[in-house]
Amino acid sequence: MEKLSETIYAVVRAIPPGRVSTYGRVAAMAGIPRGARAVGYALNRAPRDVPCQRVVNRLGGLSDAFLPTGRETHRLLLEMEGVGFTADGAVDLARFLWAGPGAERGGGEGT
DNA sequence: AGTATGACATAGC
DNA sequence: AGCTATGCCATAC
Repeated sequence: MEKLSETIYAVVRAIPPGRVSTYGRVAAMAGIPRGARAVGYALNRAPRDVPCQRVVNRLGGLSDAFLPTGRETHRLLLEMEGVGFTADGAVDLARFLWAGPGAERGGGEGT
């Protein structure tokens, strides 16, 4: 990784299907806990190799149109991967927010 | 080298 | 509860 952006891309690529992550969390994993903005900037320049659709803001929704098709495709893409949406039109961070590698186990309630 | 901007986040009003 | 203002890190000019 010559640039931190490369690290950011790596983190985003590490997001498993059916899960989403937030800029702040990706930034933290990339090494910049307060660089959520830097993440957004990097993702803006991110290659298609990076599933930026799995990256959302703290509200669970992307800006408006990181895709040529618009937010419409964004929603379908995540739903297609198994991510559910709330009535707010945002991804259900309460259930699909990826907290990092190894955070998938344990999962639900119960032990 | 400094200023300006950005797909965010947090605090204050 | 909603809006405004500032902070943060990185890139662009």
